[in-house]
Amino acid sequence: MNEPLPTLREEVVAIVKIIPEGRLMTYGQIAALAGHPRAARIVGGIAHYGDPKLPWQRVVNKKGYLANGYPGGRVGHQQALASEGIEAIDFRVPIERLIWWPSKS
DNA sequence: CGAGTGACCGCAA
DNA sequence: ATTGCGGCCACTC
Repeated sequence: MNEPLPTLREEVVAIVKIIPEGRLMTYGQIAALAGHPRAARIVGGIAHYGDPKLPWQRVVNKKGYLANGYPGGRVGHQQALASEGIEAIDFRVPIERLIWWPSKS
């Protein structure tokens, strides 16, 4: 069996799955960890077409603003974050202190 | 099968 | 400081 090449989708999905609760990551960051620093767009595409069971709610853009394409809109996203203890102010979260780096634990 | 879209990011002028 | 554009891969129709 040949080893399944770790595609961006597989890597992104794996990273999103390991994001601890109460922590946030940016699309560009996940894309960079997957080996494609300029493929932030693809992460968004995967989020839309990928597994809805993944904690995409912990994934936001680098500005800290919530995703407009999230099921339910930014409101649904904000409530999902609030459910994990993350306070979203005006559809924006203090990403600067909630950002999480897998290599830094 | 071909083409377009997608929840983004960074840089240039 | 702001605005506009390109770039990347995967998925769906």
